[in-house]
Amino acid sequence: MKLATWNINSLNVRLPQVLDWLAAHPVDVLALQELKLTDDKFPVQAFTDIGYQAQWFGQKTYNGVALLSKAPAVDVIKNIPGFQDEQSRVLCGTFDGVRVIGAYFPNGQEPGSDKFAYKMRWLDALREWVRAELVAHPQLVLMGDYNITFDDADVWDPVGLRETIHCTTEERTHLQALIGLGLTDSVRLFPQPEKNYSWWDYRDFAFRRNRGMRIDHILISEALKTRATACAVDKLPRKNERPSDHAPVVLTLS
DNA sequence: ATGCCTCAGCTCCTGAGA
Repeated sequence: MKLATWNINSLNVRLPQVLDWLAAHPVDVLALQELKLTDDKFPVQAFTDIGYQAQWFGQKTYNGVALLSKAPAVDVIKNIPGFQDEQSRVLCGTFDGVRVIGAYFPNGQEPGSDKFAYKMRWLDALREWVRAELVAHPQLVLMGDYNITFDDADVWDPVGLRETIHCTTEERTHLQALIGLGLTDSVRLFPQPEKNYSWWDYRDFAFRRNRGMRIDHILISEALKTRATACAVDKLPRKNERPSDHAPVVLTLS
C-alpha cells in the first residue's frame, strides 16, 4: 500500500500535473491540500476517468483538501469534530483498514499574530481528536502540509530563520506533542539526502539553490511503523513548468 | 528590504501563502 500527500496550490492550475503524477505513481491514497476551489468546482470526473475515487472538502479562494483513492472511503469526517472552523482543512477516511487523516495545517503567518493564535488552537484541537482516533483506529496515518519544521535539519537557514514562522519553539512543541501520541515521522525512518526539503519559496530561485524547508509530513502510528518500507520526498514535480511550491511525500507500507 | 513569486478575485491591485 502506498500513500502520499501533496500541497498543490490550486487544483484548477495543477490538475494536469496531479493526473500525470498519479499515472506515474499509482498510489492507493493521495491527500491534496490547498485546492483553492469550491465543492461544485471539484473535477471529480477527471479522477473517476483514471480509476480514482474522491472525497473533497473545498472552500472559495483558500484552503480546501481532498483524498483520492483506489478503494472507497469509509467513515469520512470533515474538519476536527467539536472545533468550530470556517476553514476547510481536514479530511479523514478509512481505506483498506487504514485510518487516513489528510490535513492542511494553518500557516500562522507570524508569531504573535491572530493567525498564529488560531494555529495554536487548531493544533490543540487536532491533537485531542487524533488521540481519540488512535484508540479507535490503531492503524493511522496523519499526513499533509503541517507548516511546521521538526528541527534545524528541516530548514535551509536555521540561524537566519530562528524562531520565525514554521520554526518557532511553540510550533515545534505542538508537533512533538503529536509524536507524543505514539506517532512517528516516517521520512526519518529511512536514509535521506542531505538538506531534504518539501517546500521551496517561488522567489529568488529558491528551488534551484535548495533553499527550502521540510514542512510536509507523514506521521504513522506504532501499528503501521512495522509495515513501513520506504518514505521519501519526490522533488521531480517541483521541476515542472508552473509547479506547486510543495513537492509530494510518498510512504510505502508492506 | 515593508523587496523577490504565485494564485484567486467584487481582478489591473490586494491579501495570503511560507
